[in-house]
Amino acid sequence: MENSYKNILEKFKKLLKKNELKFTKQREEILEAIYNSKSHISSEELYHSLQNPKIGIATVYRTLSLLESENFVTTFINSGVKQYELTKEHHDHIICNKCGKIEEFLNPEIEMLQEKIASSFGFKITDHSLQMFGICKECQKDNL
Amino acid sequence: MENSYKNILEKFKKLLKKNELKFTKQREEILEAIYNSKSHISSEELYHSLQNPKIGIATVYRTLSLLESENFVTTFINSGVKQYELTKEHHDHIICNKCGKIEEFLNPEIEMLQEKIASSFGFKITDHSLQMFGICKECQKDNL
DNA sequence: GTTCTCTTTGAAAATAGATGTCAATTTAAA
DNA sequence: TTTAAATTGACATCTATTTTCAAAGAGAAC
Ligand SMILES: [Mn+2]
Ligand SMILES: [Mn+2]
Ligand SMILES: [Zn+2]
Ligand SMILES: [Zn+2]
Repeated sequence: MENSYKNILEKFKKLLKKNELKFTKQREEILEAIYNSKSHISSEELYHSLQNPKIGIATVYRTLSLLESENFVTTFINSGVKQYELTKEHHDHIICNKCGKIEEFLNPEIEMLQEKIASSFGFKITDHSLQMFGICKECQKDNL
Repeated sequence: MENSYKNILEKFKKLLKKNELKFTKQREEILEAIYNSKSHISSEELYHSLQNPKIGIATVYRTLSLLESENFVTTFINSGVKQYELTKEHHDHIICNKCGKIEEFLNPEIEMLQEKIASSFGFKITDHSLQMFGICKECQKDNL
């Protein structure tokens, strides 16, 4: 199943049907906006990127919450602001404190070590959140 | 240097001197409250734990910010709420979604892998944040 | 296509956590 | 003690998000 917008839209419609929710132009446009962002986007940014300026911020939050609860989008928090992206394979983030650039990575060793640690405490892990903060290559040059 | 309150208080007084700040009963009481909490505490919880009810929430925030900027306390964010603790060796947290219990751990392998990942991206890491979420041993029993 | 009911929406108010403002109070150096 | 500068508490403000509710819209049943 490729990730064309058409496929995403179909999945979204199925999700709505499953939850006995209605397909509205607002919901579609919000989905489209998150698809088009092609990266990490906050609710506020998403709101401002909408073509139809009549769509309310509350509808944006409502739709994003729905998508998140259905695991259609995945989030993480950067300086107190939730960042959304279409759900794909699990990964973590490394963030530049200067320019805001975000790189993604997945390290199976870290993932395994986490499981090991959790079970050593008797915890059943449902989730984790790992972010690294620093200065990216470009911003290191810029500095002096 | 042991971690008795007396020692903590002396360190705090030195910190104030160094920054040309004044020693006030409010600042002392907030320090005492965080010391007494003996674990992770939010600003709101700390505020309500104060003996002197006249101390304002703004003073709590101001004092905590000062302590944090001086690396006297360390924080992490749990469900959007900053948690404070007296600074000790670096560690990460594993949090129970049911009862809120927080366990601490330090895994040198994970720490090293993070450095490795960062440098593979050309990043200079200043900080990281790792939390695992799940259900603790006790809460697993409680469930059925 | 029309009807009709239930859902969804946008605007505005409310909330939570945190920060800014400022006149009154307090600290501590002189 | 005097005094200038720092600190405080009350309150306003801010940001991100959620709630409220009357009006508009979706879509199943006709
Ligand atoms: Mn990502
Ligand atoms: Mn801790
Ligand atoms: Zn950068
Ligand atoms: Zn628990």
